[in-house]
Amino acid sequence: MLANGFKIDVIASMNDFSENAEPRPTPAVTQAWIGLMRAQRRVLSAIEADFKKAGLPPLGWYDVLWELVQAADGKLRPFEIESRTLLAQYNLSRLIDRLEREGLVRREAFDADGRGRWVVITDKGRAMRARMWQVYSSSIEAHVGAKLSADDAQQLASLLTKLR
Amino acid sequence: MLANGFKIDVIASMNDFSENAEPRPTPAVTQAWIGLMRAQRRVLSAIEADFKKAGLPPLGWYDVLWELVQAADGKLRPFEIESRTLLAQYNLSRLIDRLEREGLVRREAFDADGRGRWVVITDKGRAMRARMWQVYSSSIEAHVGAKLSADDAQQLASLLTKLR
DNA sequence: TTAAAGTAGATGCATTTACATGTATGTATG
DNA sequence: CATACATACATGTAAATGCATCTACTTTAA
Repeated sequence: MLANGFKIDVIASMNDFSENAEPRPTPAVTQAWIGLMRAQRRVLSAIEADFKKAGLPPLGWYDVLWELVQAADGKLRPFEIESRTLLAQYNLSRLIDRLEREGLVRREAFDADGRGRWVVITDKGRAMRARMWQVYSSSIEAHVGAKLSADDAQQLASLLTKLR
Repeated sequence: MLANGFKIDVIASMNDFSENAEPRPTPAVTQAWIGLMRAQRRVLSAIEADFKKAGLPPLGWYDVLWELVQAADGKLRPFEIESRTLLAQYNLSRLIDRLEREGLVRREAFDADGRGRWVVITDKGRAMRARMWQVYSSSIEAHVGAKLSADDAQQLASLLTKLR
C-alpha cells in the first residue's frame, strides 16, 4: 500500500507510455493515498490493541451493533447493515453468526419477504455496544483527537468526505 | 468501524462517567476517524478490484516489492521490510513465502548474523512491480486524484501525516 | 566460560476472510 | 401461467491472518 515510488514511476510512465497515457496521479495525490493507508492502519491497530487489552471483541462488531441501535426497534435486514457498513455480504453473514452465538443479536423471520431476515439486537447486545463505546471513544481521542487541532479534525473529516 | 454514535454516546458519557472521565473525542474527531475508515476501505477495495481485473496479485505484494526496489542492491532484511510496511512479522514471513514461490524474490543467507536473512528482489520481481504500478497509479488517480483538487490533496496528505 | 536473556525469523493451529456457488424466494415477460 | 432472471442470504472450500510458540542464533553479564 505504500508507494513512495511516484517520482521514478511517474517519470517512467511519462517516458515510456506517453502515447496512450492513462492519467497518473500527482505526487500530492499519491502521498495522500499512502498517508491514508498508513494512518488508517496505524490507528486501527492501536484501537484494536486497546480493545483486546480491555477483553473486548473485534472492532467490527461495534459497527453492526451500532447500526442496530440506531435503527427503529433495534432491527435491520442484513442487506441494510451491509450497505451501511460496507461489509461484504458473505462476511456479514458470518459476522452475524458470531454475534448471534454470543447472544448479542438474534435472527428473526421477515414475513413480508420469504428471502429476508431481521437481525435484532438483544439487551446483551446493547450493553456490549455501550461497553465497547467506552473503550472506543477514549481510544479515538487518544489516537486521533490528541494529534489534531479542532480545525485539523474538521478539515480532515471534510476532505475525507470527498473521497466517496 | 463506523461510529456515528458520538451524539448520544458523548452525552451519555458526560452524564454517567463525568467523575473519573477519560477524554472523549469531539464530533469532528469522531467524524474524521469514521471518514478515515470509510475512505480507506472504499478506495482500497476499488483498487483491489482493479488489480484483480488486471490479473495482478494483491496490493500488499506491491509494498514489499517497492521497498526492495528502493533499497540498495534490491535487498532488505525481513525486519526492515516489516518496519517500513507496518506488516506483522508472521504476516510478512508468509508473504515472503508467496513472493518467493512466484519467483519475485529470493531469500539469501545473511552472513554477518546467523539469525538474519536477505530478501532479494529478482528481475521478475522488478518487472512485476513495474507492471503493478501501471495499474496502481491509474487506479490511485481514478479513485483519489479525480476526487480532490490539487490543494485538497496537499492538505489531506499533510493532515494525515499528523496521525503518526 | 557459560548460563540467562534477547532477537530474527519460521510455523502449528484456530479464526477469519475471499470467492464461488447454492438454496430459496421474488419479479418480470411473453 | 411458465419460464427466465434477479434478489436475499447461507455455506463449502481455499487462502490469509492472528496468536502463541519454536528454533536458531547473539548478546549480556556473572
